Amino acid sequence: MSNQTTRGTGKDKIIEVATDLFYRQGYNATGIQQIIDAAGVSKGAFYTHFKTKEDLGLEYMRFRHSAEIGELKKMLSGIKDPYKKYYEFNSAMREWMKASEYRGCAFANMAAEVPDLKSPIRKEAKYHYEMFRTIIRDMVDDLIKSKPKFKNLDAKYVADQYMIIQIGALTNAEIYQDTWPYDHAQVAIRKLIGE
Amino acid sequence: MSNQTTRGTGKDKIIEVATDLFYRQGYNATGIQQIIDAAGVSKGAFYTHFKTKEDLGLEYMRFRHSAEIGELKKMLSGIKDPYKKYYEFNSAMREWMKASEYRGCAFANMAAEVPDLKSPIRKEAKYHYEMFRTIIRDMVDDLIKSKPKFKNLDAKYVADQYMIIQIGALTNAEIYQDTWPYDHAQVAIRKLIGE
DNA sequence: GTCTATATTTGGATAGAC
DNA sequence: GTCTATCCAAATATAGAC
Repeated sequence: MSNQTTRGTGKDKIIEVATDLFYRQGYNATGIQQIIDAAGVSKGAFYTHFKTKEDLGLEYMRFRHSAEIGELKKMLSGIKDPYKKYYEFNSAMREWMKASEYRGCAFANMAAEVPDLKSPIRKEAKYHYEMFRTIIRDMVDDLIKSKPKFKNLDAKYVADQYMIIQIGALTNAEIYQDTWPYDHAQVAIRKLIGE
Repeated sequence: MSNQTTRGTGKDKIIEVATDLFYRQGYNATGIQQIIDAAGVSKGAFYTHFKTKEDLGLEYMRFRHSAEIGELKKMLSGIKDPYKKYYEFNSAMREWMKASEYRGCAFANMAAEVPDLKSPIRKEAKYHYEMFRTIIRDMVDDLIKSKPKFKNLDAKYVADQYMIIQIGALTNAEIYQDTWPYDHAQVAIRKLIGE
């Protein structure tokens, strides 16, 4: 009887712990020592799995990327009406803020800690934003196709404006530690489609 | 003949250097050693002026706060027409992004690095946002008073939505290292006032 | 793959002379 | 107020045994 399952290996445990600590404490403020202590592995084991700390940082971003985008897609696929989707997206972001130990956007936070524009950390952050942007774009495309009254809207513009508002609400919610930015965002996204 | 002027003292030089390094490299990534090397002072001198690194971090934030708010007010006072002000605000933010070595919002970046909500760093960040918010609010108040067509707008809501859009554009501009978010923001703020 | 032990640098901060 | 010298803890990373 083997206890060798996919989960629970040293590497996975490290990523799990790092995903929590990097987000909550920040990337630079979290040392390898704390990560291996929390993961219950040795330093030697750590460096067999990850060449550098940056390697783990990238794994952290990929893990969160998959989790966030996955949740978002799942939420959207649960709503059929494009019109409802358009408004529920913002509500879901708001609820997510209330439910989680909120620390703002994990990717913007990483970008704030890693100034070097050529760093793979930066590329990963941009990649996440591009995916986020695409999801919103698809949502807006569906909305415009759904009703004749929206047919004169420019999908690309509406989508990017929607994204700007979401990121703005996210950042303000983090600074103020309050959900009011999402409530105000709700009004702003209404105006985007002339309602 | 004394060389004791207001500028150029050890303390001011440290703040000047730290303001540059904290913003460009990040707060946690910048060590005391690098700061005193760049400022040309000794470690002993540093700790006569600042009790801790956090003390200097707060001075940095206050310095940037005064500079940013000062520039913003100066720019706005140079425009008389409230309507023009409303649109020029966003343009000015865009130009500022293009002109400076852009690293996003200094205060959001600090918040990203300092998770402790009780930290004075956090309070300073929130304070800056409150000031930013007030400036926008005053601008929107003036706009609404200026023309009858705007009299049905709710100043508080429009102002907060304007702020959300600005912060969203700022963050996206940093991730993408591009000014397109400000161009799209321009359209969004137009819709805020029904144009 | 995992461990212990270690190397090396850097972190923030202090003591005491001038 | 400024300096040199020093303290100690923590940082990232490696070597080599099992």
